[in-house]
Amino acid sequence: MSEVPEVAEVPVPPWRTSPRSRSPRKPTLTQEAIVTAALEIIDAEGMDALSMRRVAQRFDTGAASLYAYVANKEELVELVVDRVNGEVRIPLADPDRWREQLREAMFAIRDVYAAHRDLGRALIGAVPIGPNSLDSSERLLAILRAGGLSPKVSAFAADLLSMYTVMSGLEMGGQNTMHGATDEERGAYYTALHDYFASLPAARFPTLTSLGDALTSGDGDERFAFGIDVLLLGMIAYTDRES
Amino acid sequence: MSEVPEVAEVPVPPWRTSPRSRSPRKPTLTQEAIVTAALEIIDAEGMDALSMRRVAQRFDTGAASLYAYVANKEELVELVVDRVNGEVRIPLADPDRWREQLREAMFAIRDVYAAHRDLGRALIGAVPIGPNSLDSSERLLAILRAGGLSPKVSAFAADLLSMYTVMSGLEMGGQNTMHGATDEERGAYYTALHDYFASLPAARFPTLTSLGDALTSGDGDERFAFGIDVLLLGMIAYTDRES
DNA sequence: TTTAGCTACGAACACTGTTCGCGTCAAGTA
DNA sequence: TACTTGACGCGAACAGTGTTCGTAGCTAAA
Repeated sequence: MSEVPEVAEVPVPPWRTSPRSRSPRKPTLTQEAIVTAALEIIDAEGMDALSMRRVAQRFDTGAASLYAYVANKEELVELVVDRVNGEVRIPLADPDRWREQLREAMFAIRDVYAAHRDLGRALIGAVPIGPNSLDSSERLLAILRAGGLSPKVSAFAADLLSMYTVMSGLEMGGQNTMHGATDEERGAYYTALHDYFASLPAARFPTLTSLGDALTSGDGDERFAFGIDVLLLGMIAYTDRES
Repeated sequence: MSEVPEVAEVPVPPWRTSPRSRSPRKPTLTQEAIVTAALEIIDAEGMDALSMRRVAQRFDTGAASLYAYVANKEELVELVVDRVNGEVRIPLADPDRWREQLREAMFAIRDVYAAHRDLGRALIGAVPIGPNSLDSSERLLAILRAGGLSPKVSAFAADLLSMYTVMSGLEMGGQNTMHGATDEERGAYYTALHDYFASLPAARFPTLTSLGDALTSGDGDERFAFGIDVLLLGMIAYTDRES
């Protein structure tokens, strides 16, 4: 690991004001290492915990040191997003299996974002243009085109699909971060929410109360699968109607 | 407006250390007034400009004064969201016109959020439970039920629809706020984005480059109408398949 | 008249992203 | 070998954030 030549170490003279030990354990400051550290913080504590000082702390230095490798926090987050998009595995388009492939792709994206807490928040109003993000877009669009969708419909649908997918992943992963820090707090929030809906006056909210448990039923997978089905069926019906 | 009894005013003795003139022009501090002020700031400069100090400034006071009427910033934003949800006009369900009504409802929601910059960001991981928000949910669900959708499908679909709608509104309204402060900066961003996609190597990104202008084509309304069509057709196909 | 309680709010705390300018160190040049 | 140059590192500072605390002032009840 160490790039310092291995020499027999000499004790640092105690009268040296700053030993500046340049310990080989301390990871060298690079953009890659900074992105890794940032992602680790997000995975451990969520987006709100990410700060330049926190990242710098991992390298035993101050926040100012990071700005030599990263223009600002926004760029750092963009780099993290692209790193994570590199984890997404989308299959190469096969016209005979495009429906299954689309499902696979959407689950792949969702799972990756669900695994990184509320990182999905970072791509709310953003267009990811990193290399890994572009690779994913390319493959997703290829699957849609393989399914016989027109260029315009493919482009529109890709937007719609990735928006829904990322939001679903964010909803899953964000549950570990939002609405309280501990599991207990979060459980209390959700039961309180459930009780609140149950306590609504039926006279003013007839539909809402008649639905009852249907509103909160279904886990993340079931709801996500529903969304995929609706979108897929919708896209197919739309293209059928178009021609 | 003033709740102080109307008495003939006496000049304030100049030896009073603090005249504390209690000018009637200065709006009285109430929760409603605070929410209004917060919304005005969001409308004028976006969510990032909203801070407790900025709100307090409008009442010629410090941020600490607000905490008597609002628990914290999170609650203030929730109140703003519910205020804005009160602007949404969703028609009462009519089984014969449910498709048109659903379109109307979705456009109503989107338009309202498009009119309030990036306020939509506030309901990313949140479940709006204010009275106005509940009224909107009630009416939206009633339309879906009137369309013959099952309770579970209605509940799932309502989630899916409102998510898509709010995000679309956010995309429209957020364009006035994100990617630069001035129109010029934002225009530069979008042309740079367009040029970047045009400059991608066709060997690595065959689909992406072959789509060309289709990726960036269509204004907000066209893309939103596409999404509505896909979702509507999908929901209908899903229910048909179910039975 | 005194007390109690409520509203208001300046000051402070612990943070944030970012910039400035100084120090240190390694490589290149004379 | 001595000197210079330039890149990197980073402490300190700036202007901002949400929130809490203690205290002042005023009003209404005792």
